[in-house]
Amino acid sequence: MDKHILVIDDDKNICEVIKLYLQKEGYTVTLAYDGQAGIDAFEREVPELIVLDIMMPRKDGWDVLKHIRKTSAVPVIMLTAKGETFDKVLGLELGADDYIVKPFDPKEFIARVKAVTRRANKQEEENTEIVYDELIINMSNYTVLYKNEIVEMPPKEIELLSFLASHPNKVFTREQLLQQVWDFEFFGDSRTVDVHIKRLRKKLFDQGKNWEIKTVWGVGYKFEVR
Amino acid sequence: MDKHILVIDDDKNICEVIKLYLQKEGYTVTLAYDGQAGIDAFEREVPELIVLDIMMPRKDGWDVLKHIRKTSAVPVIMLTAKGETFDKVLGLELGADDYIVKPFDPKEFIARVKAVTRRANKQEEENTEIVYDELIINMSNYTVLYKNEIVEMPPKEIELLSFLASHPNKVFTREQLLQQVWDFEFFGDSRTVDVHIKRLRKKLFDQGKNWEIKTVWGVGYKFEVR
DNA sequence: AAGATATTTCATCAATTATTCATAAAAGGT
DNA sequence: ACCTTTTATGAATAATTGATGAAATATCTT
Repeated sequence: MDKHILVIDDDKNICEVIKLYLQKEGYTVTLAYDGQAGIDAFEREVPELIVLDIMMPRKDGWDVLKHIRKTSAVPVIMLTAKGETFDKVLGLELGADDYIVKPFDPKEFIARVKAVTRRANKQEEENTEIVYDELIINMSNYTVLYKNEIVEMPPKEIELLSFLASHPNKVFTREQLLQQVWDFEFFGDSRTVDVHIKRLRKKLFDQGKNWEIKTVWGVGYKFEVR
Repeated sequence: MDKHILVIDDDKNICEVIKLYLQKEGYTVTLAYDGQAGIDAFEREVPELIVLDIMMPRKDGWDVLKHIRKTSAVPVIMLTAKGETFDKVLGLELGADDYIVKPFDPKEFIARVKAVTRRANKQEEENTEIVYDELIINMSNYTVLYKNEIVEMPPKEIELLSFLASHPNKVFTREQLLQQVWDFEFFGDSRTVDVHIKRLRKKLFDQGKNWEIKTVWGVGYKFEVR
C-alpha cells in the first residue's frame, strides 16, 4: 500500500498543517495550490486519498471533483470554510466521501482520513478474489474454495486466511495479526491466533500444495508460497 | 550506523553535560545554541537523533520540530524545564518521540536516547533485505537463503547474522552483540554469543565465499567482506 | 429465550531454542 | 617450546514457545 495523499488547497498554511499531521501518520503527501495543479498532480501520482478545498480561485473544488470522478473512484474529502454552506446534495451527487469544516481539530481530521481510507480499502478488499493454485478466497461472498470444493468456515477464519494470503511470505507476529484481522484495538490473548491457525490448517490440510501456513518459531506466522 | 546526535539548547551548561554523557556512550555530538542554528545544523548533518529544548529565544523547540518534520522522520527527544508544562498533545501531534524533564538523571537520559534510537533502527531493519553474493537475509520473512537454498535457522541466529551482516567489517564485542541482538539488558554468559556464532558458521560453512564471520582475537566478532 | 454457531481463553503437553558448562583447541606472548 | 589467555565445541540443562483439546463466553438465529 502506498499511503499517498494529495492535498489541494490554495491556503498554503492550511496545506502545511495538514501535511504535517498526515506525515506523522506515515502518509506521503503531495500539495497542490490550485485546482488545475491538483488535477495535474492527480493524474501524475495516483493517490490513495484526496483532500480537496472547495473555495479556490479559477477552478474550484467542485470542478476538480467532477473532473476526477470522470476517471476515478479515489476517495475524496472536501474542505469547507466555516460560514460557507456546504451543499451536501451536490457533494453527494458528485461523489465526495466526506467533508470537514475549517478550522478543524487535527485529531478529528486524521480520524476522518483514516475512516475514509479504511472504508475504501475495505471495499477493495471486499471485491478481491485471492487465488493460489487450488485455493480461491472470495471476500465478496465470504467463501473459500479448495480443490474446487467449498470449504465452510466462520468469518474470522476467512478473514485471517485472506489477510495472510494477501501478504504472501511476510511474517506477522500474533500481535500484528490481532491488530490487522481482529478489531482495531483488540487486547485479547495472542493464543487466539494459534487456535484460528490450527483450524485453518485442519480444514485446508493437504500434501503437495504450493503454499502453506508456516510457523516462524519465536516470531509468528506466514503464508508461504513456493 | 553513524551514531551522530544533534543537541539544540540555549543553555550551554546543559549542552556540555549532555554532550559529555553522549560522548561517553560513543556518540558524536553536535551542539546548536538556538533554534535556527539547530535547523541549519540539521540540514547539514543528518543526525540519527535530535535532542531539542522547548524554551529557546527566537525560534522555540516547537518551531524547530515543525520545521524538521516537514522533511524528516528523524527521532526527536524534547527537553522541558521542571515547572514548565509539557504539552503532550502538541508534542504527540507534531511528532516528538519522547520528552525529558530537566533536571534529569543522566542514566535515565541515556536510557531514553537508546530506547528511541533502538525503536527507530528496528523499524528500519525490519523491512530490510541484506544481500551478499550468495547470501540473502530477509528480515520480513525471517528467511536466509544461501546458494539459493533456504537455510532453516532459529530466530536468534537470524537476528545475529542480520545484525552482523548489516554492519560489515565492523568488530563487535560479545557484550555489544548481547546488547544489540539480545534483549536490552541481558546479563548472561558472553559465551552464549560464541555458541550462536558456531552454529551460524556450521550452517553457512563453505569455501570461497566473499564474506566470513571472523573472530577478532581478544575483541569479538565481525562479518568480514572482502 | 433457547439453541446453534463462533470466538476466546485456558491448561497441558510436546517441540524447539537458548544457555550454561566442561573440555579441547588455538592464538599470543616470552 | 612453554605458559597463559582466549575461543571453539559437544553435550546437558533450562527456558521458551507452539499445538491442541476442551471449556467458557459471546454472538447470531429462529
